[in-house]
Amino acid sequence: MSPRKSAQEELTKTAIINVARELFVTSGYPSFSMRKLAKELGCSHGAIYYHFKNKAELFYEIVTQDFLTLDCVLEEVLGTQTNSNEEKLYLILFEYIRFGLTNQPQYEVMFLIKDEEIKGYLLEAPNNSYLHFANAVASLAAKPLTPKDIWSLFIGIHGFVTHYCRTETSFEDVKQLAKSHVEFLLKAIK
Amino acid sequence: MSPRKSAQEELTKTAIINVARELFVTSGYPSFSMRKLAKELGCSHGAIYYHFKNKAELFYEIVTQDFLTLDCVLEEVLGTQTNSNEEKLYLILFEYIRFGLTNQPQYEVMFLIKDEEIKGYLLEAPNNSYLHFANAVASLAAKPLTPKDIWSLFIGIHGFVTHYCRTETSFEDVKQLAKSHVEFLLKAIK
DNA sequence: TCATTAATTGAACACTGGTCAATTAAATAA
DNA sequence: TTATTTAATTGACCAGTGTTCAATTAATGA
Repeated sequence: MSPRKSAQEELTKTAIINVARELFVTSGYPSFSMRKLAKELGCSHGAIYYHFKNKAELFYEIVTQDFLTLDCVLEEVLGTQTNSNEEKLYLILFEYIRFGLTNQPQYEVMFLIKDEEIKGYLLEAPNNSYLHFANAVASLAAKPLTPKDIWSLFIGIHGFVTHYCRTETSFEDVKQLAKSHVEFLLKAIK
Repeated sequence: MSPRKSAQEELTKTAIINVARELFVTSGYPSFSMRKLAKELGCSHGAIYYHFKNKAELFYEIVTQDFLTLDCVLEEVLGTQTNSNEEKLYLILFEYIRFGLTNQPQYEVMFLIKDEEIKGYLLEAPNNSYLHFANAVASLAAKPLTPKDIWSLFIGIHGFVTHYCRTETSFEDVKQLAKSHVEFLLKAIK
């Protein structure tokens, strides 16, 4: 009945992203749908497709922010004062787990999802994210580490996050376990 | 036009499971649908619901077989002659990875899927499977291990399988990497 | 004022899992 | 053998999904 809204209430990419983000973070990826998002935005579902090619592109743009956040987490740890490099290395792994478990829906899309369309968009992002991680780890280790060692460290914490994402456990609930898991992994490079 | 087929071509639970299994193992969980399965079986999709309450129950019955297989893998390793317990422990972790990556669609449903309905059916199975694993590991370790240590070992290999499931990498392609990852994890309990 | 452009709508398409009344073959009882 | 009951199957139907697109209309520029 009324195609095209008045100028003030026109959709913008960022408005869509913000509401989508809110919806997806609070109720998870599986329950998210373009129609629910449209309802939340007060527009028709078709309108969203004027601003985003498809669902995958929308999620790519949402999650791009989270890759930046993850980089910041890493950078922040590198910037903090610690008693030793060993402690800093510990913190990197620990804070990675914290990030994963306090941002479970995002972590899922960033590193877990099998959806081919979404993986198509996320080609470099997870890789770049890993490279940052690997560089940080390499720079802090007491002994020189092989690339395989660093990869094993990553896979080790990735496994932790993955498992507790699946069971939707909060970070607080496994904080102590995370601590000992990180300590476990670090024993391997002692 | 012809409800109820002649006796010879009546559906059976096992026939459905077998075809479903084939379909799901070859083309993966996301592409699986009850309607495609019905087409493959040469029946209507409604008929399947006479034999299984829903999709989750069907998958539960499929994957129950795989939990048995995984138990067998473990039992087989425990039964083989090795030079040392250390080698046997190595084999347990390595063969777990092999199982996961040569049965990726199944591993996904067994340990990765977030679908609440499926998780409802798989309450004890993954847990029991882990207990077997944990007992085996505990019995083989040189030093006594804490439950946390065993859990970290599991989470460590789980992370490996998870990652290469997502990228749909074959076991053969990461066999060497799996070897070094297991060696890495075992260093932590040396 | 009027043509052009940009943004929105909602019907439509091809899917999904799931339900259920109607139908009919097979099994059982008379 | 015939009638009746039971078991298995069908396919229309429901509510939902992502996606497309002709039609519509507000805003913009000439």
